[in-house]
Amino acid sequence: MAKELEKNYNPSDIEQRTYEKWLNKKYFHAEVNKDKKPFTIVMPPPNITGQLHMGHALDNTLQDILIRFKRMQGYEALWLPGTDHASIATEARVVETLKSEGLTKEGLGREKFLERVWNWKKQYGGRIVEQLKKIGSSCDWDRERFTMDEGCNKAVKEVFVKLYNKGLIYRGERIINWCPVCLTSISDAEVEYENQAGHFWHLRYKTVDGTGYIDLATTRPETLLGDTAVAVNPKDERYKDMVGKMLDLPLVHRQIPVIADEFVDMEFGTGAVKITPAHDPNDFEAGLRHNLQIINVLTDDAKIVEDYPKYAGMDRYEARKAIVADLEAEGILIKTEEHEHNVGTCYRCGTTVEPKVSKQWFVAMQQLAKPAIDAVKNGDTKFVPPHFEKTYFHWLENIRDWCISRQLWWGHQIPAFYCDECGEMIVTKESEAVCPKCGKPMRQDPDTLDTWFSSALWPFSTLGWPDKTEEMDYFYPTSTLVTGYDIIPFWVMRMMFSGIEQTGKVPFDTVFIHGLVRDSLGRKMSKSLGNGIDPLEVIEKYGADALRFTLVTGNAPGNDMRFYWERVEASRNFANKVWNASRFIMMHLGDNKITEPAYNDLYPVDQWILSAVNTLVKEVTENMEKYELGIAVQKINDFIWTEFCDWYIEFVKPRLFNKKNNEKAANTAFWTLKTVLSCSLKLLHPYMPFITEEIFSTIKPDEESIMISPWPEYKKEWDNKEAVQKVELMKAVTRAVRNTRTSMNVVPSRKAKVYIVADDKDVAGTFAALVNLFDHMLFASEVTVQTDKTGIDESAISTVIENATIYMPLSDLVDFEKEKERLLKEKKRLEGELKRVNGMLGNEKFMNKAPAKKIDEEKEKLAKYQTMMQKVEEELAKL
RNA sequence: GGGAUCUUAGCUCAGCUGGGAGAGCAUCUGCCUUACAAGCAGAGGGUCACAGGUUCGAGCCCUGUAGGUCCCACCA
Repeated sequence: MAKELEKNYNPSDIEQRTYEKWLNKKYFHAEVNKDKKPFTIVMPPPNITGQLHMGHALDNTLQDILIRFKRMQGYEALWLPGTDHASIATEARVVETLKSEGLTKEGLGREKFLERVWNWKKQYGGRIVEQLKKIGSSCDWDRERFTMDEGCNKAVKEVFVKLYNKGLIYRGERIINWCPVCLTSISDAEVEYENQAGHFWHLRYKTVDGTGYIDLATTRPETLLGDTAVAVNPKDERYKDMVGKMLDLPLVHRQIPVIADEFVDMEFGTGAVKITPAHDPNDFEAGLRHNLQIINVLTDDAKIVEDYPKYAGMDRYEARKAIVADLEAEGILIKTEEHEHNVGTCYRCGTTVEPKVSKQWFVAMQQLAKPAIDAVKNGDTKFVPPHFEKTYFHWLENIRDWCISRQLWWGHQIPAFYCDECGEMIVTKESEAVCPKCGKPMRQDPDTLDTWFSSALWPFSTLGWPDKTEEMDYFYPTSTLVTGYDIIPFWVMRMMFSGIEQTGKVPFDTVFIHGLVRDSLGRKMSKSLGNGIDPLEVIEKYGADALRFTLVTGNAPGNDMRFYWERVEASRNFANKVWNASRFIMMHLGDNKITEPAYNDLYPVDQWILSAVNTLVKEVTENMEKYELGIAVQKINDFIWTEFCDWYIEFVKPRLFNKKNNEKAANTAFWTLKTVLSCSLKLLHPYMPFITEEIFSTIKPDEESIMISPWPEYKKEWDNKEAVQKVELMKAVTRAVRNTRTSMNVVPSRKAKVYIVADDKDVAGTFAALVNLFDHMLFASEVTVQTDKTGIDESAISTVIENATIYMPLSDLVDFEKEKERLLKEKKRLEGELKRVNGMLGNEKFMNKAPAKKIDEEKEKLAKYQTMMQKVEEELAKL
């Protein structure tokens, strides 16, 4: 007895055991295999601190779809997973834990602290990985990597040393973004700007000689303590005489010069600006140009330094208040305005970042950016959709040097060593160093690298680089990178220039960009809004397949989407439809042995559905190769639901019900059902892996698994236009009958005679040959095909279709008004069509310029519509 | 200020190289028809933001306008 399927699809029962089966069978594992072409995806490593959210679910669903597709197509498909150490986030998490125990990282010391972090990683770092498995991700877990594992560490050191030796990594005193809460520098890309309401304080700085003054405005009065000049535009007539004079810095009473610099906007404010090189990037640059002193007035946690006893220890906002009060008291403050301005905040903790001058490590970007731009310009790497190339170019073309050092302990420690004795510095891959000059042991730079520094190497560090490995040779460059548009500047860009610089090759062939999953109101899902939807909850309620299906349906690459539970329901309904169709087939199949019939023994409906599924295979494959996953899955859905379930299964039901009387007819039907179903399941598998595997294992118990079965191939010999046309006729008649009955309110239980009248003998013959294939769908007591109206009651209700007129004698139900209405509606439609076609064919220019094929098409339509119009008019005349 | 993108049915969105406007949900009507009521059969609903242009032909290409979203830069 064949295995029976439950009445409703029950995802939770099936998903776990199916995933385990796949794992046990090692289907996800990829090996270097010279007989196959490789297809490689490296997973964007989620943070170990992370919890699976919709973004991950989307990103990983897309990757899994591609990898399953390629695997079935016969590629050696490697999807390499891993996690990211997420320096700031993880360190912050552990520091928090320590705090609750009354400990600090400094108190613990570096070594002990790192031990704690590794323990934390061991305990929680695998959580996200387990969650990824729940959505069906078919990654090669045997190759799972971590951005701080030994291999990655080796790659990081290698790259650092190489870039340093080439002069592309340098250490310098620069103004960088400082987070006073995370207590580390962050890169430009990690600063998020937001509009904040603030004030504009107008101040008056008097000249030292007491003869004049300059008014200026500031949003940050507390930085006044560090002012070392006031700048005006050299072209500004108003201040011509002031340039070069010395001003008395209020409160501090330091003497500072008035300088002239082009960067000052004459139109803005008073046209004069105070210069605080230590606390503003523009001022810092100006300071360099004019050799100004850099006076730092803030501590690392943004409190006023001890040099200013009155304010020392106040945080920047307290100090602001105190200083404004003092300025007011001294008559320096002229006026206060409301002012909205953009403030940079830390992408991690949201604290307002503080520009700060400090010694940091940088990657010089100019030289690295160029080849990364060229690689996309000349098509070595392509973006899908292509317009994101512009975002990419924009970033690389305007890039500034990348600050890579972080004042954190969790991460790759910078491989630079200092000699406290003689001040020598060296950069080396070794973990210890002795001073080459004085022979004293050296001290390693305490800072660590930006997390993205190691992520940038991910496509090749995970394949064994810098060692020469078989994997590197075979799987690199990788095929497709799947990621959201929001991390192009963080990651895509950096992988590009790193890959090109280190391996001489682009890291991937295609960058497939997706959008964000938003809530139903179009808002970003966020913790603070509490509007996030947990993918695991969706999986629990509706199944992973439904979630995956929802995430790819009706969405074009790169576009954001809104999440609706209704859409998940629709997806679940589709899964259930597939389930029930399969269940139906299995139920009737029972233990019957199916043999493959000769093609010519197939019924026209069988040939039609084979032809249709064949077209589907071709189109879906093409769409998927072009990354048009939304289109592909829509076509699969339409085919299965409409063509296969609503039409084909309905057509063949009598053959199944009467299998005892006609085994041959049943056999061809079963064979076709099974063939088309299994083909559709394969096409659907990348999108809905679990349900397709479950059904496949039932209908094809001899095959090991759908996920390693070959992708369906287009078969020319299955194309059958004639069969398609025949079924179109059958559908047209069926629709006509159903339509008429519905509009006449005929109850299903009432049967009626149906006459199909076709003037053309050949057409009539076709109908006659087909009629017993679908007469069961016509609620008919009898179906007759003839070439004229002989014997048909004058009052029979008529419906004109393309090749025939359908008559149904329902004399007691005749409602002439309704009948007329129906026919007039049809007439109106035909009139519209005729007008359009005649307009085209009557247009000389169209006839001259349009392609011949198009003209022929239109001519055919014209003939068709004319015939139908004639029939409709005849019927109308009768009324 | 620069750039990207969007504007299509009541809602959310598809619409591939230009050639008769689609889906899901929602609405209305009728059905428990022996796979599925998470279903079946029907129906209604759109000057494809607006204005020009190119073309035999524009939802699609070009220009402009309006509105929305996002990114970057930033005036202290």
